[in-house]
Amino acid sequence: MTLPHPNTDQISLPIVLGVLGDPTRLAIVRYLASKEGVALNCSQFLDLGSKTNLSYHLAKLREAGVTRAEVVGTNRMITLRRADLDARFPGLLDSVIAAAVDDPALPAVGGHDIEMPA
Amino acid sequence: MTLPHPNTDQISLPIVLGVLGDPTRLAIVRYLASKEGVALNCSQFLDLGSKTNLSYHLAKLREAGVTRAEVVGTNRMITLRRADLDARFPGLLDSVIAAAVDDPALPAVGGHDIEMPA
DNA sequence: TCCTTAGTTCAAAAGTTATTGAACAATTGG
DNA sequence: CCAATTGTTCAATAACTTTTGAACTAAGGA
Repeated sequence: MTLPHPNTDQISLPIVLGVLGDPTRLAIVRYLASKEGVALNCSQFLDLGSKTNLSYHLAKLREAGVTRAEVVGTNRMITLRRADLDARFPGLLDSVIAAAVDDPALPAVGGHDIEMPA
Repeated sequence: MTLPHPNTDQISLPIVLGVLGDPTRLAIVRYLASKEGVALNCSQFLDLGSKTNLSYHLAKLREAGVTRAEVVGTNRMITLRRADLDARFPGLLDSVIAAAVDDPALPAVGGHDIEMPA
């Protein structure tokens, strides 16, 4: 089972900007950027909204081509499509993330790391 | 009579991105960027919509801090707030404009330059 | 002064997006 | 198999955005 993603050349500038024009989604992207290389599951973002609501926002990000969601068991591992976005819109993601990092108005994702049993 | 504009430090990242996430407004910004230095009045954009609708979109851009509108007689002279945006969100406007320039899906502003009487 | 040009405002309608809860599916572990 | 975990889907609602036309204001020119 794989989820639908646009190809790189199908990623649309106004759609990406519109999707990023929401504080919850910008907070998701900022957090993904801060954990680059690590695949996060949806539960990581529960600080930002209900499970249902996150499913909605994460679907928007995925359908816009901003994130990739890989199905691993019952989890969806979420990553930023950084290389694809850089290829399509050079510099855009970097400047958005740099600005988002400095934005105190964005909601924060608490550092709820997965606990390894001791 | 002056119109309300946010100060540079009041410009919000999600609001700017949201405002740019609309093909009509992105086309306005792209056209303003292509005529940088020139102040354009609203009628320049009539290819993109009705007078009323443009008034709405131009107000959104102005209220978000993307453009500046100066009242000159019965005209509003519109410019991009490039320096302010560069200061607040370095690189963002450049990358958005570069991507918009290459976007064939955006509506075009016909080159309706003001005719000087012969 | 009267007419035109430029643009705004208002209210209504249409369309879109966000949020919610309940029900569902799929995988994993016991 | 059973229960728990992870996340989706659906339908309803609430909230916002876009578009429209008619009425309006303000400045400028004849």
